[in-house]
Amino acid sequence: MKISLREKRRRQTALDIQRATLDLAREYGFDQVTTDAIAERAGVSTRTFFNYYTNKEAASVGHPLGLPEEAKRAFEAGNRLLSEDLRNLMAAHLEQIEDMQDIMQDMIRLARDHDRVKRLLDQFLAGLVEELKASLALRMPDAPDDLRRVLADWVLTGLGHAITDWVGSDHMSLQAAFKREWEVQSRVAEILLESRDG
Amino acid sequence: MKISLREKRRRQTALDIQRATLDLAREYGFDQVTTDAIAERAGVSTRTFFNYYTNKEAASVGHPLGLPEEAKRAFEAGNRLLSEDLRNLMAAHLEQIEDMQDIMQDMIRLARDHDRVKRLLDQFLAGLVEELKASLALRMPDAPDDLRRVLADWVLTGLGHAITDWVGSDHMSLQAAFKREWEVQSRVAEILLESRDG
DNA sequence: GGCATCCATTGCATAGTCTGCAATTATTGC
DNA sequence: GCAATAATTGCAGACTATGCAATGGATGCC
Repeated sequence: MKISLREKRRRQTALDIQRATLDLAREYGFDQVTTDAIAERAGVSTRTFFNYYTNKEAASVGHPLGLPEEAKRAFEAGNRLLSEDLRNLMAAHLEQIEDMQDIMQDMIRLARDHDRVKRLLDQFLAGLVEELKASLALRMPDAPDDLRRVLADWVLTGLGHAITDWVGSDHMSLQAAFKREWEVQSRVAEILLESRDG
Repeated sequence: MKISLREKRRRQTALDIQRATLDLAREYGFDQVTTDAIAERAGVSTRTFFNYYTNKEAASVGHPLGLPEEAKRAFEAGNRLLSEDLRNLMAAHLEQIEDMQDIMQDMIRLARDHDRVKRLLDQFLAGLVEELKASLALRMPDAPDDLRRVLADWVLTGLGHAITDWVGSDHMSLQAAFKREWEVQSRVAEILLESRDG
């Protein structure tokens, strides 16, 4: 309940602007789109556009969702198998994303052609890694730093692949894509273990 | 261009509230719906609800569109056959309404069961009649008052029927419904003339 | 090079909107 | 007639959006 009505409206406007940006970029090409045009399409003044985003690139990426707080806390306090709790945490995160396939699609497509957009996305992903590392630090305080780092990396790389698969095909749910990715990674893990054992 | 960004947003909010009202009424029945619930569904505070509408009934009817100013002026200055110019004026008005079939549907259904809503709708229709009378007064200043009154009545009764037909069946366009109604009325007019002649 | 133009970006003052709260007034079921 | 619930309204303050004007960068043309 911490999202006030104002915050809610704020998010909506931010989304409207992002949507406008992506739509115009798709229609005319990112470089042809002016901030004025975006503002107009979104139904706000140019000034307001800049109240929300520092530039077109930022607008096209929007304000991506972090890990859901609630699930994060559950994870940090969790006591089941680590991999299981991790899967739950990620599932909660995926759920948030699930109904933005169209936006994701445009965003990723855009990132392919525009480094500055791609960089923003990468930065955001890096932020998620940090977030997960922080949670892992609480969940397994005694584990060495680099283990947590690799683990967080591992999971979020999976997320990235899953999202890419998902936006590429409309018959697969994000959850399914992630599950598949997770399985692939698990198999890799097994192989690594075999070689260690052998 | 007279609609500022603020005015635009205002209209959107007014629409959101109306939509919320109609949706909730459909889901739970008009009488079970509280203003609080409407405000929450619409994403505004209760106070804001009352900034837009004086009560539930008003919210469910919204701020219906009057005759489009531009077309009205064209009509007033028109010099073709009166019936022709009238049809054009109405066509312009219908065009405005065309893409609100869902709202209309809920509104009319609601009006069937709720006198206070029905009264508002009737009042609104009466307002349209006045508007048209005023335009007719400019278009044909020399015609007697009661002739203009009957004419305006005649046209807007037709509009009412057309809208009812339209919301009742989704395969017919509003324009088509009005055309059909217009033809029926024309036939009636012919019959009246015949009897006069005979 | 230098100028004109278009667009991005920012600061600032102001107008306008939304909200929380509390008080007042119906309405309704019992 | 009395609670309880819902509808309304006033008000002051918090917050947001906007217009405008200024600055700076980039581009393209003479």
